[in-house]
Amino acid sequence: MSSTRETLIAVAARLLDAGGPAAVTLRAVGQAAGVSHNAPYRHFADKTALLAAIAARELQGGPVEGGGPTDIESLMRGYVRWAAERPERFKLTFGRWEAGSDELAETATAARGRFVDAVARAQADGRLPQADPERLTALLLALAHGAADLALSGHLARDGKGRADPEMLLADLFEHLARSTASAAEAARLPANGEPR
Amino acid sequence: MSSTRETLIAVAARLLDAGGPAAVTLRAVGQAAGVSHNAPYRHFADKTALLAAIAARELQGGPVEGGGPTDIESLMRGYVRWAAERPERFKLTFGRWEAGSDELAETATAARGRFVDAVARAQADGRLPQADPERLTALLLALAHGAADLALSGHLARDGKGRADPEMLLADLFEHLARSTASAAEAARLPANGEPR
DNA sequence: ACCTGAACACCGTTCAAGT
DNA sequence: ACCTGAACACCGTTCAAGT
Repeated sequence: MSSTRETLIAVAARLLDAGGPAAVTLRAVGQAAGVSHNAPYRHFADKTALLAAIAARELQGGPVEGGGPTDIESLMRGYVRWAAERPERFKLTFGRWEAGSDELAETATAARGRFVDAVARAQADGRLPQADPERLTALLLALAHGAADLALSGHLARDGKGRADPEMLLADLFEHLARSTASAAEAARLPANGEPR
Repeated sequence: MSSTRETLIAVAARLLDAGGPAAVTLRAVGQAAGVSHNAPYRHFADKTALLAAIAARELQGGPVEGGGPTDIESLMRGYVRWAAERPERFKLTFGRWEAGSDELAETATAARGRFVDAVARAQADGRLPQADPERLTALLLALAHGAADLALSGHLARDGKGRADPEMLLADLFEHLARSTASAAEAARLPANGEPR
C-alpha cells in the first residue's frame, strides 16, 4: 500500500545523489515521480520529513548491510567507504536534525548496536583494549565519521608526505589500540592489577 | 577601506549564529547592514562567496586564538569546545566547499600547521607515540571533528551508561595513545629495535 | 483517501540607472 | 567605484476543488 510514498523517497534519494541537496526540490521530486509538485504533502508533513525518510532508510540498510563481514574492522571500513561513495546521503544522514523525527533517532541507536556487539567481540579476542564497550564504540565511530567528513570537505587529503585517507587513519587507530591492549596486558602480569573492568 | 565588506561578513555571521543557514538571506544581510539587498554583489561574487568569507575568518582567528595554551591537549579541547559553542559556524566552516575558494583552503592548511607543531612537541616529550606527525595530527583532528559533529547531530550523546561527550572521547584517545607510547618504549629496550623514526 | 491547479510569500540573481 | 529599485525565475507551502 501507498507505493507512492516509497517512490517519492527513492526519487528524492536519486536526485540527491545526482545534484546535491539543492537539486531536491518538491517540484523535481513530483515530476520525476509522475505526480504534481505538492502531492508529497499527502505523504510527508513537509520537505524536511521527506529528507528524514531518506536518512532513516539509509541508516537501516545502508552502511552495514546484513550478510557481510561483522568484525569491527570491516564494519568501520564499510562505514568510511559508504561515506566516500554516497557523500550526499552521508552528509544528509548525519546533518542537522534539530527536532528530527523520533524514528530516525531510534534507527540510529539500533544501527549503533551492531557496532557495539562487534567491539565487544574484538575485546574478547584481545584485539581491543578493555574499556566500556559503548564508549570504545563511540571512539571508533567518531574517528571514522570525522575522517570521512574531513575527507569530503577537503580538509584531510594532502598531496605531500602527510597524505592521509580515512582508511589509513582507521588502520592507524586500530594499531595504536592494539599496542595499548598489549601494554595493559603487560601491566596485568604485575602483582598490583589496577585496571578496572 | 571597504568597511562595508567587513560589515557584511560580521552581520552574516551574526545571522548564522542566531537562526542557522536558513536565516542568512541576502535580503536580511543587506537590511541589517543598512544597504540594499543586492549591494553584497559589489563585494562578493555570490552568496556562496559571502559564506566562504565567514568560514575563512573563522579558520583564522577562531578555534585556536593566539595567546592561549599551545599544548596539543588544550588545542584539541579548544576545537571541540568551539564546535559546541558555535555549532553553525563549525558546520559552515567544514561544510561543502566543492570548488571552494583557494583562500579558504590555504587558511585551513595554515591552521593545521599549529596542530602539527604541537603534536611534534608532545612526541618529543614522550606523551605521544612516534609516528609521522602530520598523520598523527590527522588522526587527532579526525577524532575531534567526528566527535564534535556526531554530538551536534545527536548521534553521540546517550542517556545511560554509554554516555560520551567529545571531551571524554578526546581524553580516552590520549590515554590509549599514551599506553601505546609506553608499549613501544618497552619494545625499544629489546635488542631488535624495529620502530622507525 | 489521494491528487491537482492556482495562488502567496520569499529567495538568489540580473540589469538599467543613478551618484 | 559603489549603490539602488524593479524585474525574473524559482522555491516551499497553502487552499479550494476535484475523484
